[in-house]
Amino acid sequence: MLSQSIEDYLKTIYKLQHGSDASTQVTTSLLAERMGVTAASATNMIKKLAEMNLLEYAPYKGVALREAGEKIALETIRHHRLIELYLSEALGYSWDAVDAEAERLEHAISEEFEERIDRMLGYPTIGAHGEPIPDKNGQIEEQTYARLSDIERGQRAVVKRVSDRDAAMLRYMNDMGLRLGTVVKVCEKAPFKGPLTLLIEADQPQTLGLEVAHHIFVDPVR
Amino acid sequence: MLSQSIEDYLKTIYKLQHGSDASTQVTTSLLAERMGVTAASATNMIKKLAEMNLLEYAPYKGVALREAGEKIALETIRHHRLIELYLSEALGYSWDAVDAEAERLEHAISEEFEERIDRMLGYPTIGAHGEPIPDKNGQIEEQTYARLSDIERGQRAVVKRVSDRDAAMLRYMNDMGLRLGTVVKVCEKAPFKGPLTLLIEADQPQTLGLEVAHHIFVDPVR
DNA sequence: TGGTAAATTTAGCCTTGACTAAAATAAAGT
DNA sequence: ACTTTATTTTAGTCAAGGCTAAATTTACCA
Repeated sequence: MLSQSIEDYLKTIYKLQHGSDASTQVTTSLLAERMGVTAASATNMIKKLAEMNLLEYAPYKGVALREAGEKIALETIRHHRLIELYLSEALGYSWDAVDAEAERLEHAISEEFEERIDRMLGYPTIGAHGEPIPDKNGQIEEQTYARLSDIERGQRAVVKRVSDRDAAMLRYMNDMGLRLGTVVKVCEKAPFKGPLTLLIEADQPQTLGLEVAHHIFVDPVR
Repeated sequence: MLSQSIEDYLKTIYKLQHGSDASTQVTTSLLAERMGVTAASATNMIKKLAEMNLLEYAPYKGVALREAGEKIALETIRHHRLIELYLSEALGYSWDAVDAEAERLEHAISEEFEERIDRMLGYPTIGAHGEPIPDKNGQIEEQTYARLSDIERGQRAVVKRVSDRDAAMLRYMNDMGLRLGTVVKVCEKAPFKGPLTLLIEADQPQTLGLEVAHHIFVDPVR
């Protein structure tokens, strides 16, 4: 059994390599920042993971997962996303509360638990925030969506995924009426990186800052 | 937040003080044996817990929980038993599988999780193996039942609680048809601490070793 | 191209919670 | 009461995974 810490590092590296904000090089400082540790601590762990053949390490350059490391990362991510969906569907958790809870539970559940909630949820492929859920074999279908902030004026789009990095932001989006599958229309886009005016379903138009719009992923309609 | 280890020690001490096999003195070696660590390790932790005012420590004599320590123990036990019941009721876990899973989950769940499963289960007071579940304030109603091994020949009794210490034993009891609430009748008791012959519900008579019968707690009928 | 700033690594330390081996204490029998 | 034995504690290690401070490497800019 691998430590919670190792699972977290591998998961974070995977997300940095493949996430919407994917970077060419996963650097020590980037990883450290995401993990909430100092760069020195990250270097230590990186060396350990390289030693275990879980990743490729080029000192001063960055890291990349090797196959074994990616496998573990995907298992961890699968746990996380299944748990999030379960909390949301079966226990009535709100959008913004599932991540923190899943963060701790993902390291504590057994394969049996994973299988039971997977079956109970009907073998889902999309998580609570629209993320793809890796299957039991570590297969994952990374999708690429447009950011709401990049949608043209007058265009309509379906909300497909939201970033789960900031609980307060999720709460804000939820309060605005945004859900997965919600259809939005961009009415206005203020110049100089200003806010956009949004029509959510048949509601009143609302303004939304670009920062938030940047974290909402959509599929343009027609 | 207290460490997982501390919660486990306190829980184990509580159970040694109040369990069916309650001992006057909770000694270092007894605690060490139950925790699966060496006596030296137990001494270390005991000193630390005494330092934190979570227990009373008389060197070479033993330990007893102080109020703050008991509170934490009961919270941990509450988590454990609620999770066990939830796994059993909501996820279809078998009698013998819930303990191991709960052992890890009990340290990972939030208050919100606790409350949600508590509500979902209808605020239960009896756990999956018949144990009392402490309430949110740490109130617990310890019951005292007879052991099946002490029941007289010809007497009938209702299974009220089983020991959850040994998963294999639980599986065995389950396979025999024993459940909480099952009515059994002691048909025979072989002499010299021999096995007893049992009639479970309206089934065929079966023999049961005293060791197992010792871990089944019952309420005699009439 | 050299010099400085930023990023990264190294070195050394800390805490937690285990361990073994040795020392100290308590208990029990003659 | 003294000795033997069992239990408990002390002393010293170890591995994980953090940290700070110092040294090193890389990168960029004049």
